[in-house]
Amino acid sequence: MRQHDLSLIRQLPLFTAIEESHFALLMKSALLQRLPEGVLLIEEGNRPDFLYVVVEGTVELFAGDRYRETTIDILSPVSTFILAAVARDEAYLKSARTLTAARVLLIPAPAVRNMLDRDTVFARAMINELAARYRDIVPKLKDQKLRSGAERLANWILETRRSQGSPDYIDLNYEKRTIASLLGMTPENLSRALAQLAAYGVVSHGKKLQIIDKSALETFARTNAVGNRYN
Amino acid sequence: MRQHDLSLIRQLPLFTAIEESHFALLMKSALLQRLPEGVLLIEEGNRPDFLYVVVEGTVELFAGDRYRETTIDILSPVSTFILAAVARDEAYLKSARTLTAARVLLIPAPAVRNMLDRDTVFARAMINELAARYRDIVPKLKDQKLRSGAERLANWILETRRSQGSPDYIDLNYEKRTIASLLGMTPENLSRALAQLAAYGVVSHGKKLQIIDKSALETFARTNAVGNRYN
DNA sequence: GAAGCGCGTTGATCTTCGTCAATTGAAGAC
DNA sequence: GTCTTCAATTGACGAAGATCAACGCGCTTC
Repeated sequence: MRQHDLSLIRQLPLFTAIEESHFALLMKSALLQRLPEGVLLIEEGNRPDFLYVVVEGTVELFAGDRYRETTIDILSPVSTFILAAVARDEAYLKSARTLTAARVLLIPAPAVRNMLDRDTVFARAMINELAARYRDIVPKLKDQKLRSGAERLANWILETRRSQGSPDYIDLNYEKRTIASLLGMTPENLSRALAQLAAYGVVSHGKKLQIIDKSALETFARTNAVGNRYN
Repeated sequence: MRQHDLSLIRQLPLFTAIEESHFALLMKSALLQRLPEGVLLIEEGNRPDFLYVVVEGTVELFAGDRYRETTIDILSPVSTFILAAVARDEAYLKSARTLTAARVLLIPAPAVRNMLDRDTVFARAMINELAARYRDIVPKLKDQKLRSGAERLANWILETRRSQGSPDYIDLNYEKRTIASLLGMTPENLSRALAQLAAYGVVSHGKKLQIIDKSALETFARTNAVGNRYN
């Protein structure tokens, strides 16, 4: 593994404060895999063998059966995933696949659990991380239960705008169908919702969206009411 | 606080393995409150002062604004809540109110965080607990995104049946409107969904439901999760 | 017992969303 | 350049769900 990758991983909240020797120990047993697009990394229901870290590319977490499926989250570098399953050594609740070609680090689950018992700093970081994950998902549940599809989209646009930093444009980094699945709607309805948001200053330019009137969009989105967190 | 209550709390996964002196320390700074029905314990957006434990009665976790609101969870004794906000010292994402008269234990949040840093066993238990909470909520999100109202109800009935232990009947311990909100539907649609489930062996008797044909109900719950409208 | 109150149910209607089909548009293969 | 392929869009329709209104029923209150 490259030194560059190691230092990126080291900067993750989960690892940043632990002892160098402990970090080295975890990394020693880890595997770095280079994967093409569309590879199934994790299958719902299986037992967790590894803690995963996306080092490069994007990974989609999804759930469902072969008739219906929904996107739970889209992960960009550098982030860990399936912490909860690894911590409890219980079956995955979600599946994961590469959305693009990617490099993924696999840390053996027993090594992680072992370290949790031995390293208090690591344990504390894990608590923060699990709590953060929990706090990511609660707004999503609220979103689904309280808002319409168009409202979810409006909030997602505003949230994405904030995380991407540019005030007037956002990049749709993924296929619209994936975004639709993330937002809990069909691609057709995402299209219609986007058309609807034109009245509130959202203009579609291919894989970019232009935000002409942020405050109008915010009014429509009712951001304050529910809160948001897709990024 | 009564000795009986203390031993109940002590048996919670979060506290069962920690040193007696540490447990005593946490309990020493805790307050036991006796509350009537309908009291707001926690308001979304505020900073967490306490870790809560329901000792007696039931507590509802909910979210939303004054126009729309939804039930996230209903807690029975003995269980902790708002772990994640306390662990990270960040604003509550949900509100909480008593659904019945209740007794609730309040453990000062700083004492909890302090103990997390000092007691590895407690930290490990917190990891397990946070992971469990996360794993509780993921299926709820999947439920909302993948299933219809009637399917959610069917699955909720089966789940409740399992947790209550009696094979033929389940008790609706709460108002139907609360159950509707938990399932993400209106009271009217809950009524209709129940009527719909009569065809699968679910008979309504006031605050009890009779389950005549468990396997038929399971078939409905699972079959529809597969979305086979072609059969 | 009568009246009032609130929950639950039922019916009618409207909105939102999903589904199916047809078409457009953009990117890659040759 | 054209052809192929697949995502995205658009329209038409049907299903699921929300809303509004009316009513029944059990419970409390007087």
